[in-house]
Amino acid sequence: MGRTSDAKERLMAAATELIWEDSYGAVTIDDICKRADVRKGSFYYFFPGKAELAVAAIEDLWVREWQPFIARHLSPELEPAERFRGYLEAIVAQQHRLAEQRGKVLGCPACSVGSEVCNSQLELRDAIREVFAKKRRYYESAIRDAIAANAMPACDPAEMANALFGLINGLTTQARIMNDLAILKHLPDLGLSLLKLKTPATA
Amino acid sequence: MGRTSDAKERLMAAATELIWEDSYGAVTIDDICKRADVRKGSFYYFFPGKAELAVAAIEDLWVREWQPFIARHLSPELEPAERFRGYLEAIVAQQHRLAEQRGKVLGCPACSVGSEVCNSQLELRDAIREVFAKKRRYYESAIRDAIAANAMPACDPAEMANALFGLINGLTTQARIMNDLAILKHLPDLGLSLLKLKTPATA
DNA sequence: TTGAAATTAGACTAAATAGTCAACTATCTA
DNA sequence: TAGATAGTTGACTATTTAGTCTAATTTCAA
Repeated sequence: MGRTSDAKERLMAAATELIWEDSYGAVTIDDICKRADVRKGSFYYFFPGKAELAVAAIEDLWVREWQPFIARHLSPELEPAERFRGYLEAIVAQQHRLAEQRGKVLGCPACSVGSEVCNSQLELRDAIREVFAKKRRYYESAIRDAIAANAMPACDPAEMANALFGLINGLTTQARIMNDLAILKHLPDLGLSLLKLKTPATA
Repeated sequence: MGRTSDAKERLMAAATELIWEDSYGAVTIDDICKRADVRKGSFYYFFPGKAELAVAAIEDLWVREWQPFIARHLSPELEPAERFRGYLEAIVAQQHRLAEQRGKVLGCPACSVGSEVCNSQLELRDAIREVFAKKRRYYESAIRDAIAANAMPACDPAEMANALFGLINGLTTQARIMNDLAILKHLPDLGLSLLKLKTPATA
């Protein structure tokens, strides 16, 4: 049935690349089309506009990258301290990888774009809030596990998840703005310390 | 000599308001002129373009607001735990005040705008990096004092300043994106906990 | 009070950008 | 292999935006 195409995927990939590197507002539809090697008409065949493309791109990013990333690295198979350390180290490693590939520290696009558009592009903001909520729920669950295993002191898991999320995003954004990976060096230690996790040695 | 005017100040104030609420990219020169009640010709009489206005605005914000804010609230007159607690509480209170005034949680513009423009508006990025460096130096000094007073364990003050800064900015940005002040509620506790500050009770 | 300096006004140009559309092309199925 | 379906093309329009320019206006100081 009909002509086949991966133009939609190419557009999402191009939008992700460009917006992640620069910003939502600075990237035009023409830029995205050029990078994806797709003509204007095809763009509007697939998406009503830039905002809808961005929503699709971020939802895709969650499903194809971030969800699997969390599942792989915030692994319930490990004991709590190693679980969180592994995850935080994976974040740092991922920023290193991206920085090498792209020539600069990129940070987290959900955070950058979220902060940029939260008062003007409401549907995009909501898509980003969704992703944040999902991430926080993963953290919360891991924190609950750690408390249950007596690996950290009791606390409100939702609040602590939020704090951890804030620390990660804060340092990552710093690293982006300063274009300096060194800012992330101690993220794993700081994260564990924030959670008051007893490392195997401490326990 | 010659005609007098406060149009330059009105332009900076308008730019700060608009960009803080929305974003750098979403605000046009026409928007700023309209809000400031200044005509195009006058805009270009004072500034070569939006980027230069933004640089002037952020430098002004540092000198007139943020510097005095830190000096007032991160006060060396207090003992370490109260010093940091007072500062963190002042940040939370300030976000509450702004949210009430403006109808939404605004976060820190240096952080939002910094993350937005760091790969395209290099002079603005540099102005923001300067502000960050200054803030971090204040934190670092306060941390050094706390260590000297035996109120917290020894650590690399620069690194810890960075972590604190990351936590503050991370939670503040979260609060902006979610438009939810509750996210900031535990910032003071989390900050002290990150620093491992002995509260008077603990000491 | 005059003239130089500082500021204002707003119409104008040029460029960038979003979005439209009708004709065209490829692919699958009956 | 016909024709229905899905996707492509690029020229076109309309709008927004940045930035320019000249003439007018206000202020101060000599």
